[in-house]
Amino acid sequence: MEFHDPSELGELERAVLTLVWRLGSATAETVREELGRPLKDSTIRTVLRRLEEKGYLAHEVDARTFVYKPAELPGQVAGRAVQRIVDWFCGGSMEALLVGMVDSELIDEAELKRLAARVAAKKGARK
Amino acid sequence: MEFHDPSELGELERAVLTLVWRLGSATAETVREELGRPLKDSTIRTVLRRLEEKGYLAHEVDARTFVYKPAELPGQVAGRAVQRIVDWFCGGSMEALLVGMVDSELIDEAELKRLAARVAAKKGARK
DNA sequence: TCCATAACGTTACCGACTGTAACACACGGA
DNA sequence: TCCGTGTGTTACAGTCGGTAACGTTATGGA
Repeated sequence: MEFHDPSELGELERAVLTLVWRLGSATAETVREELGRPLKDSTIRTVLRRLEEKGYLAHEVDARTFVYKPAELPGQVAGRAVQRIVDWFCGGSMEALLVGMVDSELIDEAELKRLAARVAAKKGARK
Repeated sequence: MEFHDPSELGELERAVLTLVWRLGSATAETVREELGRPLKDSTIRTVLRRLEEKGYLAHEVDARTFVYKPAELPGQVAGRAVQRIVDWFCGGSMEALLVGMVDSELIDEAELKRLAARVAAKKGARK
């Protein structure tokens, strides 16, 4: 199974995907209402279908109506996106990435350490 | 100063940018040779110019020849890209990202903890 | 039974961006 | 002065996202 590159999503596609993630599941109509943009039904449906083709969403049919649900969790999609960035821009070195982020003051080193500890604790406990 | 979105770089642009990062600095000719693809000079120069327009490279003139150099460090570019991903797909929560990466087995939680410690040590010492 | 309506898919168009390159222009040395 | 070397300009085709009109199908009510 090959994955689609999430950085190639357009602005509207991202908005819709994020919305479905937030709602848990949604129909085209729900998406249109929640989105709060003056878009036609067919626009929304096209976007939903493209997101499904790209592997981000799946749908079930409920009495003739498509109910879309996430096919992947946000964290997983984000994780893959980050992996790609590391491969492209950091020679595959996650450490280089973390260093770069601290350098750019996108994250504090103490904060990073704390997060890592929390994640490790959470994961360790869950297994 | 506003930044360009590095995930919007094309495949060739990424290859050239990565190459310039690796070489430290390069002329169009150098890039063409090192790239090892059957591309014309003008193609390379167009790509270099676009990368400069987008803010990834800068150039100096050395006896009529453009010498391109990185305008930003790879880690910084990568860091921004990751920040964007966190904002888009993790609601701004870096922790959610890290959890997602561990979930997707893109990184091991123990490894993450070790890296965080190393980065913190490095940064702490440097200041 | 038959149609209106609701939902869906198909097709399309425009603009933006990338890959790729031909061509024109400038300048310094032989 | 003329050529080579290096640069900028312009262009064109392909792909993708935003947007949507229009055609199709099925279901429930008159």
